[in-house]
Amino acid sequence: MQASSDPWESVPERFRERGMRWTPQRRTIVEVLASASGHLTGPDLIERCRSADPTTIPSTVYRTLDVLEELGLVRHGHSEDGREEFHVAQEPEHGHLYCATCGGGWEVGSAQAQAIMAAFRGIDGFEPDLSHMTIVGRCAACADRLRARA
Amino acid sequence: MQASSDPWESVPERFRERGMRWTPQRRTIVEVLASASGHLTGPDLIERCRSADPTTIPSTVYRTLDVLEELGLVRHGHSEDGREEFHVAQEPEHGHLYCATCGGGWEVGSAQAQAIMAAFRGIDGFEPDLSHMTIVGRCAACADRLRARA
DNA sequence: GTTGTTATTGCGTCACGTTGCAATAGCGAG
DNA sequence: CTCGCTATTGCAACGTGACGCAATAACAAC
Repeated sequence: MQASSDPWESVPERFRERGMRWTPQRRTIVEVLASASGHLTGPDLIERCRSADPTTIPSTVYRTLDVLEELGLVRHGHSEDGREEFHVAQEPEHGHLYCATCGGGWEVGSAQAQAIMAAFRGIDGFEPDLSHMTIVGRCAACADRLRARA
Repeated sequence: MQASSDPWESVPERFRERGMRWTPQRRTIVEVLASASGHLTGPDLIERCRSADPTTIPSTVYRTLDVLEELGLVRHGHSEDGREEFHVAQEPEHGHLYCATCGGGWEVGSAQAQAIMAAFRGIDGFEPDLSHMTIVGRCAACADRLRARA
């Protein structure tokens, strides 16, 4: 609702500036994304688009996501099983953790993400994109339980 | 060739101890794995099995990999695009990095992996399995180039 | 060596994404 | 408003994996 700071505001112009076309299909997808929060999987997004426009075609959705990613409006990552998930790029940098033992998943906030990125930079100056991949491992509770058994 | 330390040595017995069966198909797959090094993708493995036994069926390979993982003989991870890759579990703990800008990929050794794991433990005591996921980001050279342009 | 139990196999089918290609339809020019 | 160029779409086919199920074949017991 805040006109000037809405990142979706001038999307049609952003497309046309780059010689790309603004189509009804893209409008549907962008509207769905603008009203979504958190993470969306491909099938999630397709289903939501289909309820807005039943003629939605999956490959069009995936191709549109690619161009939205080029424009910096969404980012994709991979969940613990390798499947894709998308989030709007305006969310602050954060990471995704998944416990392989209890199946729980959660996010690490921006401050903690900075600490982890600093550790990576220590090796060869690598700058990780923590939002791209879900890190699999064990949460503290499950790790403790495993140690207690041993 | 060193009889006592070859982890593949007593695989048939390990299967039977758990009420599982030792089949020709599994033998083929285990032989291929025993002679492989580094990472294998599913299709890689299937192709190698097929050259040993042309009747190899993909679903049998994937199911066998699942049970070998349960037995702790292989581990699977996901490459930067989410596809699976397998490696023999005896390799030391290591991580996989991928530069989204130049497309390069490489591994981080055990010592560096320890440092990164320590950073993760700092948040909620999480213990990451670095070998499970390829970390995507930018290598030092590409990060520098990007900073120079800006 | 036979037999019975049941773990595995082979195969068909489905889900998630990607890609090639001909037909469609934005959009800038006149 | 019409035309033409070409970015996009819709569709079909493909690749990687997962899954259900009936038929097969390990393996233990006799």
